[in-house]
Amino acid sequence: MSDLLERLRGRGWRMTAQRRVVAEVLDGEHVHLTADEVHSRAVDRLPEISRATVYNTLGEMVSLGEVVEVSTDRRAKRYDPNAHRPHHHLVCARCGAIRDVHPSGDPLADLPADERFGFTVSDVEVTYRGVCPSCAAAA
Amino acid sequence: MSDLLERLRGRGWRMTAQRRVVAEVLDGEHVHLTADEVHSRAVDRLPEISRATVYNTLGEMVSLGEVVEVSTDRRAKRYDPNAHRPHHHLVCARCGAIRDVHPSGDPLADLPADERFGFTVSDVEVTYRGVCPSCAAAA
DNA sequence: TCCTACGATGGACTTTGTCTAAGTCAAGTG
DNA sequence: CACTTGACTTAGACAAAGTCCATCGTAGGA
Ligand SMILES: [Mn+2]
Ligand SMILES: [Mn+2]
Ligand SMILES: [Zn+2]
Ligand SMILES: [Zn+2]
Repeated sequence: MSDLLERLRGRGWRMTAQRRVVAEVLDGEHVHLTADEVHSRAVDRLPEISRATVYNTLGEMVSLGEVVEVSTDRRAKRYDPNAHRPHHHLVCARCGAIRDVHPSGDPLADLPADERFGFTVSDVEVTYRGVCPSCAAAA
Repeated sequence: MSDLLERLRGRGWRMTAQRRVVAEVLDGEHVHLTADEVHSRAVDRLPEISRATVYNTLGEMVSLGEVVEVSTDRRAKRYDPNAHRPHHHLVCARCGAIRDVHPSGDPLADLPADERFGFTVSDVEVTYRGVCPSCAAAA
């Protein structure tokens, strides 16, 4: 069953075949798919679904707070259904594998007042980079 | 005098008018220009310089370790001549202003072993977001 | 001064994403 | 159920950022 789909029900969200398929292919743990990856998986279930609809639907899920956008590289944005547990990301520099991580401590607290330049700082995004076990083994 | 240009001399770097102009317009403190911004400033001094050359030159400066790429949003990459002092970035969510910041503590140490999934973690990138003083005043 | 390998150029091409006009349909009403 | 309507979907044009390539030009050494 799609947990993401369940969360999207009962929010006045008009249900369509396209939206259901997008929610289903995006569901899971450590899932960080690009819009194109979502589209190609959606096409397997609903061949006529368009790219524009995938973009629109992902954008709405983000607006609803049920999906978060992740930008770990300079390529395509990735979409993450794990929206209710704040977390950061650990990325393999070789193969691009992405894991959700929960650092101890609050990175916001590590930014001293005299390094804030008068800004009201509200958010911080952390990306760890390294080499995953299988890439290390393959070296 | 261009500090960046000085650093680039004596590295076997073939000097051309184009490379000199790119190094000069990119020099300074808290400088985070896009390739297009570098190009349009370079054109003021050397009208026939091409986009491809600006991209090539910036890419080489990055390879030499004298410039770092910064990706604070999903728009264009930004180029930062402050390559010798490791730092992170504080970005205004309204106007895009970027400041170099130096958090206390090591964010790498905040990632427990049981959150590393067997990765060899070598690097971390932190982006703080907030509202700058002049945007707050304008609100 | 001459050579030549390296750098510069413009344009085609790719990737990622946005926008629009026109067609389709989910769901509330009676 | 049929009707209605505004929200949703679609294909394709368009745009921004960046890469690639064939060709031309030149920095700097012989
Ligand atoms: Mn995630
Ligand atoms: Mn910087
Ligand atoms: Zn890997
Ligand atoms: Zn601002």
